Amino acid sequence: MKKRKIAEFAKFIEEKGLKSTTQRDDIVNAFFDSGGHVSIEELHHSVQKKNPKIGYTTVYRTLKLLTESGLAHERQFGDGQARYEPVTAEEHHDHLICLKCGTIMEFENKKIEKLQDEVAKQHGFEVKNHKLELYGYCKKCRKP
Amino acid sequence: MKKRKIAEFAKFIEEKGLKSTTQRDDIVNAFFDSGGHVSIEELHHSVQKKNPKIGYTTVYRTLKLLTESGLAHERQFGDGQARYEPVTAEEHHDHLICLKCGTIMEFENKKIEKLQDEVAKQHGFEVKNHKLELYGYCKKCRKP
DNA sequence: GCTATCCTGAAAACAGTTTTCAGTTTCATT
DNA sequence: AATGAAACTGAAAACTGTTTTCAGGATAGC
Repeated sequence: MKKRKIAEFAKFIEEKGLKSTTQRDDIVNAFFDSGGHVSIEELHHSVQKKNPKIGYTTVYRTLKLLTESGLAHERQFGDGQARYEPVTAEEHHDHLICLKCGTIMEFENKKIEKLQDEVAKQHGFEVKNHKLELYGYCKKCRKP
Repeated sequence: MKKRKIAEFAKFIEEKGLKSTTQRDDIVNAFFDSGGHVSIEELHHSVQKKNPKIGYTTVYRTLKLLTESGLAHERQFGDGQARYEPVTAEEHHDHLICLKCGTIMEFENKKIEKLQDEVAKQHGFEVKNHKLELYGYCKKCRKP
């Protein structure tokens, strides 16, 4: 899985006439090892364990490349910083976000997607993508 | 409609022991005259027609008060700045956002809401609020 | 009218992100 | 291997949207 992703990124870099560097490799590795929904700050922190010299700037730049390459998706949840998740070949998914512990869970619901398309149709709208986020309290954080 | 809202805001200000000022009045007026989904920048611009001395700071502060009072709702669409809409007594609504012309339309769909609740239930999640946005091209902007 | 309290606008501070710049690394070509 | 053009890196500066600070100004209860 991860190996294939990394190979895909290498291909993207090559086709764009860019260069392969250890910094990028380290960052991309850390990204695919992360659980998803990481912020730049978190990623920078975890990649520094491997290579303490890597700066924020390079993390930003590499995540931008990952996004361009289609291997990562940038998301804005309510907390004011961008978070990135690996793009899978699977279905589109949406998110449940815990207001207390910050956990982000994913879900997928075909019926909702279908209803969205209907709504769009009613408004003469052509949907390119969508965002559905449910904010609240997760199993662990809700009142007993 | 608007008159009642403005009276409600006056009441909120009074109950909080705050003071009534012409700047606040002008901003609140401009806000309720706007079509909704205004950014601070847009609001500042339109309120300046009435009172050119009003600064950004005061617009920010007044919108924060409007939000606290429950008369306005702050929203984050993808464009990096907060947008505000008047809160109506009506149902919760979601948004269709045109990627080309920036138009924001509202819609409401009970079935989707119900399905969301089901999804949450399945994950042991207690939903406090949600956000559903469909991005794409509106009737005017889509290819013919 | 006095006065405590709140308000205002400009400027400074802030957070997340992007750009700039000087020095370093990569890699196709010798 | 050595070269050199092009890309890359990290630190610092710049930028954007927003918040805080501060000194002077307005408000409202007495």
